[in-house]
Amino acid sequence: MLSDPKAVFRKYITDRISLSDQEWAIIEPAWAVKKLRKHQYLLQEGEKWLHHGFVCEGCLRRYRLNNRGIEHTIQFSIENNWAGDRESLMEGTPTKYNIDAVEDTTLLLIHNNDFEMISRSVPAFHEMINIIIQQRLNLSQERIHAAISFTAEEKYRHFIETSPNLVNRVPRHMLASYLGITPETLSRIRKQIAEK
Amino acid sequence: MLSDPKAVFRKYITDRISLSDQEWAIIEPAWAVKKLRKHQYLLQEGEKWLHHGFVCEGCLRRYRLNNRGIEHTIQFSIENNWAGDRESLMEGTPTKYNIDAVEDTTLLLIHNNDFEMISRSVPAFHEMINIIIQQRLNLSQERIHAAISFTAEEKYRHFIETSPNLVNRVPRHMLASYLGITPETLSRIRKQIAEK
DNA sequence: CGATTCTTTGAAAACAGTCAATCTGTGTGG
DNA sequence: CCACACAGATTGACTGTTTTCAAAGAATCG
Repeated sequence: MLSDPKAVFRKYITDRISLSDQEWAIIEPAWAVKKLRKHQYLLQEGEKWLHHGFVCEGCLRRYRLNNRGIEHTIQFSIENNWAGDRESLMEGTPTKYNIDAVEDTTLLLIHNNDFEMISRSVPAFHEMINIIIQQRLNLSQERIHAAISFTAEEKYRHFIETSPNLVNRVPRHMLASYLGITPETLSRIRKQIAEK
Repeated sequence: MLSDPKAVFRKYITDRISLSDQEWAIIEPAWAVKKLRKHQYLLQEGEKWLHHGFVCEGCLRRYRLNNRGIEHTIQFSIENNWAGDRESLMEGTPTKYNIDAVEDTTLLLIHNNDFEMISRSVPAFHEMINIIIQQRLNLSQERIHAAISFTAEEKYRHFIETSPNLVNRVPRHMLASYLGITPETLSRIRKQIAEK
C-alpha cells in the first residue's frame, strides 16, 4: 500500500549504519516479501522457526498460552521492528510462541543461512544486529521491572508513556494480555482514569 | 578461597569456545580481581557503569527501587555469570540499578575499552558474548511470561524448577522481591506447599 | 442487517497486600 | 560463652485489589 517494503528496510538500516550500494546488493536479494492478512499466523506453537522477520507495515503479536489456556502477549511488532523467535532458531527447538497478524501486515523474511551469510559479509550489519539485541534485552528488563513492581493501573500508565503509538492500535484485550491483567480490569482502570 | 578466579573464567570460556594460549594471553591481563564483602555495593543508582563483571565465586544481586521505595530484584548473578549494567554502559546514562553482594564475592572486572579490544582481537570471544546476550534475552522473555501469567504460587514453583541452585542460597525476602510478591505471601505459599 | 467478537458493567469470590506482633536464627560485644 | 540486639521469617487479622462469572452493550465483518 505505502512504499516498497525493501525501501523501508533499507531506510531502517541506513538510519543505523552507513551502507554502500555494494553492501545493499548483498543484503537485498536474500529477503522475500510476505504479506499476512489480519488474524493470519506467521508461526504456531510447536513449529520450528528458521527465519528472521522484519515488519515493514502492519502489526504482529507474539503470544503464548499459559497452563490455563489463556493467551499472554509477549511482544507487539509494528513497522520497523523485528519478529520471529530467535530462541527456536538458536536452540533448534519447537517454538513456544504463536505469532499472528493484528493488522494486515507486510514483512520481509530471510532464511537464517542467508542471514548469517550477510552477517559475515557485512560486518556493520552484524554489529547493528548485536546492538538491537542488546537494546531489546534492556527493554525486557525494564518490562520485568514493571511486571513485578507495578499495580495494574501503573502498568497501564507506563504502557501509555512508553508505547503511545500502540495504545490505540491494538485491541484492548491484547493490551490487557500484554500487561498481565484481565480485560475487565483494564476496562475499569480506563474508566477510572477517564473520570479524573 | 577456592580456585584462582582467572582459572574459573578461563574454564568458562573454554567450555564455550576453543581458545589458544595466545588468545588467552590477550584476554587475561585486562581483567582485575575484585572482592566484595557481603552487603557491599558494586554499583549504586545514579552512577555510570563502564565495566563488565564476571562472578567467579559468590552471589550478586541487581535490584531497583519502585516509586514506593520498595526493592525489586532484577537479577541474581552467582559464579559463572555476568554482572553489571550494559544499559548504562551502552547509553552512557546513569544506572537505574543497584548491585550488591548477597555473599562474599570474588569477581573479575574489565573496563569496556579493554573489553572491546578483546572483542576485536578474539572474534570467537565476541561471538560467545553475542550468544550469551541472546540467551539472556530468551530467559528474560521466559521471565516476562512467568511474571504476567502465573499466580504467586506458580511463580515460586517455577523458580524452584528453573533455579534450584538459588532457592536456598538467597534470602527469602530477596527471592520474594525477584518474584514480585511480598515476603509474607512467599512465606504463606511455602507453608502451604509444605503441608501437602 | 445478522453473527461474531470485543468491551463494558455488576456482584461475588479469590487472591495478594498491609500492618502489627511474634518467633527464629545469627552475629557481636561484653 | 552467654546474652543481647538485630535482621529476617512467620503468623494472624484485616483491607484492598484483581479475578471470575454472567450478562448486557458496542463495534466489526461478512
